Amino acid sequence: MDEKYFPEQVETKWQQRWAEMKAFEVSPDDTREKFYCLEMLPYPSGFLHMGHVRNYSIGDALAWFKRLQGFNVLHPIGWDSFGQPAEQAAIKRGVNPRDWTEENIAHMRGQLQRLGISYDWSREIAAHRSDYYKWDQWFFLKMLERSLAYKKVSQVNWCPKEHTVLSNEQSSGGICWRCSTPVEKRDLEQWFLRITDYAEQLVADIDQIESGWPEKVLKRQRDWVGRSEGAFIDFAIKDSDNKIRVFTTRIDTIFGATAVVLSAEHPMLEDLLKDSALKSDIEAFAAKVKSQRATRGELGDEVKEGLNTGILAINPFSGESVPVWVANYVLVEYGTGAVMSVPAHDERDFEFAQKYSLPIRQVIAPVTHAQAKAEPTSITGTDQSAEMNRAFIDYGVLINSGDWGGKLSEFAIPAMTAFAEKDGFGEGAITYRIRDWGVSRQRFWGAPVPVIYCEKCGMVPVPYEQLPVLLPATAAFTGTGESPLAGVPEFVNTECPNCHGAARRDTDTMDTFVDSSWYFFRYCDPRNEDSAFSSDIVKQWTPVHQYIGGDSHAVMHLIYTRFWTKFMRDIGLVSFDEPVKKLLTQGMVTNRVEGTDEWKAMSKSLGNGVDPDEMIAAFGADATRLFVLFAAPVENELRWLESGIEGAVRFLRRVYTLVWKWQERLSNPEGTVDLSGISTEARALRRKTHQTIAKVTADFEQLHLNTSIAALMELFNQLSEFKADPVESSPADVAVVREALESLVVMLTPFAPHIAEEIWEGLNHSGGLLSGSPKVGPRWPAADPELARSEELEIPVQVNGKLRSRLITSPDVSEDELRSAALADERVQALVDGHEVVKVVVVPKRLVNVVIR
RNA sequence: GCCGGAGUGGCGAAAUUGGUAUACGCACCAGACUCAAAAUCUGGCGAGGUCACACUCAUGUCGGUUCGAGUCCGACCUCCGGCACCA
Repeated sequence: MDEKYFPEQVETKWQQRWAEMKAFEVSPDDTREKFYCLEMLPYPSGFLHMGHVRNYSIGDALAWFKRLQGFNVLHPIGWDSFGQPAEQAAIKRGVNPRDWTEENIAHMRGQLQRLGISYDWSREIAAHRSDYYKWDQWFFLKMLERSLAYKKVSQVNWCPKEHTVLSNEQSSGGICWRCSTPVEKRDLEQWFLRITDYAEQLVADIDQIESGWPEKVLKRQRDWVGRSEGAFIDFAIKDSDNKIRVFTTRIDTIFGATAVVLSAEHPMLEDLLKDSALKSDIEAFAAKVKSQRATRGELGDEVKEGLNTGILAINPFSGESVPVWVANYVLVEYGTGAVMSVPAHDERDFEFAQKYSLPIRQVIAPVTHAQAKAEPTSITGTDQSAEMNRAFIDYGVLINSGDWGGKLSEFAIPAMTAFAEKDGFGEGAITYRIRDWGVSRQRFWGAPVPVIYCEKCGMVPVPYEQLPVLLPATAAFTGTGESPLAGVPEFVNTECPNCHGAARRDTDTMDTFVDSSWYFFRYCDPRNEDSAFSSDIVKQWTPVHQYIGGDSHAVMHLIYTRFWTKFMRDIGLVSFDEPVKKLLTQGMVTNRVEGTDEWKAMSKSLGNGVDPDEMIAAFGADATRLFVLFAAPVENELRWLESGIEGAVRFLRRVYTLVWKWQERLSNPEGTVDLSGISTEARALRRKTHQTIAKVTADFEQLHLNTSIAALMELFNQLSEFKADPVESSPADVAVVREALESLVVMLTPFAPHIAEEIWEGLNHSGGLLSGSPKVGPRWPAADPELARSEELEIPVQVNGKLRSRLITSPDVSEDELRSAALADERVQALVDGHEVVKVVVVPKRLVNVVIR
């Protein structure tokens, strides 16, 4: 330890030492309780940004905390290294995607090491290496075996700017998730993964993670799966054997159905219209709707349009004939692609009915809570159809509904569904918004789909023993949207595994979200050559105890990885339903956009980025990390302020200087010291020490890192005010200082590990480095509640709820004593004088409130 | 439009089950050291009021419950985020 604190020196020294001693490498054979601390793996864009720094600083703090508590902590990192930017660089600048990626990884690995994040580097993985993507292909084949992977011609979301297919998740809102270009629809033959088979579980199993995941993430997941309970109802076509099936969640409104509306792309349309005079008109309309859908940007701002087909359908409940319409507002891909139109009780149907003068018939009347309670089975409502100027969409009581009139919606829905089932014209049904996951990409830089096409044998999966299907070294990057692999004959042309005749490989690659769906299982057993991982090893660390990342992955990655885990469970690889017990979504790091008052996420295009390397050079990794964690609660937005980071350096320097002052005196242990007779001040410092240990330990469990750091600062402030001289002090005072200082240093380690190690060593702990603590046992201090207990309490005294005085009392003062002490108080007496004391509220150990009149 | 979340000093923020509002830090002000500055150290710092106390007012607004409300309830305002024809 030098006299002055030079962050760069200290940090370089410890980073080297950690690397030499492989300080953070762990083994599954170490039988201490295991803890899996995981941060979302980065895309190797080339440069770490402040969002990464925040993400990894949070994770590292937790990893250190658990490590110091004696856990066997798995804390790995890797690279989500397949994907578009590498290929864009190839197209634009002619570089090889693999070289580009490897260079970026090398640079970013250096940055992470300069930040001093305590990763087990022996477990580093990268998605673009064949020892990894081999297992992507293996999983794909397993899904294929179980018909969970399948191929179909489909209208896909196509980004015209990036020339690629996007999944539903990636084209949410009709725009490309990466470049915000409006997506188009194209017909292509694509591979899909049957995530819809797991839709129910993806909703139901939320129960298992509810307590550990942020509510907003769960909500988005529920919305994404979009589970909806209702019924299918068949409307028979008049003078025909055909029937149209609709889906509704409001069977109770069926007597108000004044039309049946089909999507313009409904598959039955052609058959229904074959004898119709309107056939060509309707086909023209359907074509128009289709092209509208193909080019639309924003959904929802489209005007509703429709056409009456002239066909009549029969309402199975009322027997009434209603017209069949075709319209642009009915989605073909949801439910049955057809709806019953109930203008009085659905906003969209109302708008449509108004435009085309369809009848609006009220069949649900509002009820008051009191009415509903008093006679839940027969209530009379009033028909106000004529006056309706908007749809009434709430539950209520049925009117104009034949025998069902007088029933409340909540009772009518199950009863009417049962009736439909009994009479064979319908059934209860659950629909989901989630669609199967399209994984084909017409891209080079991804894992090749392990499938071969043979003229004789058709589609043949690549045999497991032939994996991996290696990505060729390079290809022609045209950027046209054709699969680049199709232009590599030595890749495409192959032999049929079945008949050994000439055959061709699938030239698409997989969505990179496949790579990230299971990567954290691979960390447990990263060099396994015979399987994706050993289940025995994986079960020792998983499910992940704490996952940390941005909430931009609230639906895509986190839905896919939950799906993948359930699949792995079904093929016997893991034995649980959910991969992640606790999830933390950290807030964004923002900076002022120059010349404005706006705070926005740091980005190159806005020019408001801050380079982590510059911060490390100027202030040190410890101060940078400390500031990032101190400045705001982890889930809040973090506004970057350079003056704040200077405050962090100041704090670290003060701690360092104080230790330097005491170093010599503390370097020799004072042996057993009798602490019974120590000064009031020394007792207060001990108390603060133990209160701080309790506070920081509890805060860590909630990841309230900002308040932990504040508590450490408070302890430091009290420690530096402690009037004891390093040379003259009694052994007892020295022992108290030692306890405070050593606790402080250990608890500082998760936030500023380099300086903590340096100080720890300076305190003559050469034999027990903090980073070596897994080998020497837990180091985290334990709070003694007896020592943390206050010796005296300051009790506020209120008169009529307003603070008027304070009493200093012993902690075990009785209620009666408190009451009389409060009433005897000079200032209280002055206020009470001339008034009647109505009552005295005494909250033991907290306060007294004297109520006067 | 619908669904969430949040409004506390100049700023980032604290505040067990309702119980001393503003911890900790930043910025700012004053002082010490210095020829001077930086750094460092000491003190101050919600608003009004006072020589100083006292006192009054303050957690988006208005109302309610309570001995007591940042915290609970009702209505409203503002900001942020998500979804957006899902029947």
